[in-house]
Amino acid sequence: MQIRAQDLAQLASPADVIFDALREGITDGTLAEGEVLRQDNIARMFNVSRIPVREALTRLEEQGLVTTQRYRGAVVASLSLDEIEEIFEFRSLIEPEVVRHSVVVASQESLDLARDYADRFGHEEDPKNWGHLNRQLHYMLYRDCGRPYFLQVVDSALNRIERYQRLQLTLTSGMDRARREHQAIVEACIARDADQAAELTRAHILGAGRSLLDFLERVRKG
Amino acid sequence: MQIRAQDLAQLASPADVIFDALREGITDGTLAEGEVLRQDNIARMFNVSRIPVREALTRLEEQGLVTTQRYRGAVVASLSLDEIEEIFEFRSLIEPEVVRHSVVVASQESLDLARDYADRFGHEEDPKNWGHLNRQLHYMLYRDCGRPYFLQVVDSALNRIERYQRLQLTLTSGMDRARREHQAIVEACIARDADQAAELTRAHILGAGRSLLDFLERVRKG
DNA sequence: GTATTGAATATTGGATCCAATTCTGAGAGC
DNA sequence: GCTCTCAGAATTGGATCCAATATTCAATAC
Repeated sequence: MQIRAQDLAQLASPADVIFDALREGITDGTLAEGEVLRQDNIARMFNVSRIPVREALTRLEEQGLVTTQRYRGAVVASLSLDEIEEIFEFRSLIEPEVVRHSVVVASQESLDLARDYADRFGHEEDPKNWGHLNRQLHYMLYRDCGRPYFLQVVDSALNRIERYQRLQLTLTSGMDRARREHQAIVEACIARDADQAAELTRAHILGAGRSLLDFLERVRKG
Repeated sequence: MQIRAQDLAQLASPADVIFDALREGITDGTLAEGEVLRQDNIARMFNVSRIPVREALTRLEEQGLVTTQRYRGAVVASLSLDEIEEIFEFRSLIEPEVVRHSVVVASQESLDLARDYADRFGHEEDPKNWGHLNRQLHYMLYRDCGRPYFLQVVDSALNRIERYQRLQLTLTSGMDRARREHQAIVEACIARDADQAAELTRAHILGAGRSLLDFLERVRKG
């Protein structure tokens, strides 16, 4: 029997590559909200026809990262303050439970990595990386929870607000606070204190959401 | 200015129609789990080319209702017992909060309709309709919560397990119990008792999940 | 000068064709 | 009889072409 590479690792299709690239651009803010995504432009950028581009856009729309109108194309989705608030409320319900379940069974490796990320947090130079670092840190605290569906749903929610959340991290106050809270959460996890870790996670999310919304209200209103 | 129909109601594309039809078939159990969905067959059924079919399948995969492998086609997704359990756990976190927020502001119309559905529940003839009735009832209790994202996420979760949940409703004990619990939830909502409604909803979901899993374990194991 | 029309252009969506991969089954080898 | 091989069939994925719709902008009407 012949060894087929795709049996070991599903080969990435052009549509996958394009999907990942666009998602990255949307979550890290490279693509501005409301920006129109022209199938032709994207296709040329990746040296493919529009077919895989369409597939990528379809998937992005299903994920809520772009909105499309028939015959009018896709634009990078933008969230109202209410929608952002709702997603933080959602996270504040789910992520504490994820942490609670993780803490009990978390591997030493996950905890070590979480501590590393928490230490590096705030000492990173490039603000471009803060969003990534934040995501990786949270992922380390979540990944052992044994609930793939929860992780997937949280991931999807994070994708929607990451572009906004990084705005808040840019504020030094937001960054300081996030670093302190991350440290505390990691401590609780290392101490295997599930209730404490869950409650700190809840407070962290609600606090970050509140401060982000305050900031956005100032920016958008006056 | 000319009146354009699509300004008033976004015209349904072939891909929308196919997506809805397949989703319906998957959630109501018409399409068996693991069944292969051939692009050509579906295209012929709807008298279109495979292009809109591909779009529908892409969206269904993003929703978790089908799984696809490159060059090997799409099959109706099937859930392990663990995955089903996880979705019930997820619902038990989200839906009580949705009800809690709805109860405070629910319109009289929503409450009346909820009561109607609860009364009809169990007196419907055709088991095919039970799933629909269940969904409609819950939707009436949820729709005024002012949280579109929550509703969307709950809807997605319900789509994944509806095909299994209807199995449980088929058991007379499951049906009786669901009817009683629905009545109680509706009563609490009409009384505007948010805490009570939320707690009853939580218990209802966990109970239904437990009884469904017991049933499935008996069926699947021995 | 401003609003309106309509033709030209641009863009998306669907059909068809072609390429890449998987599946199937008949036949060879043992 | 059983397994392996490989050629043909079936299927999916991508490219290209065409149709449907939206957008733009110059020309016209007022």
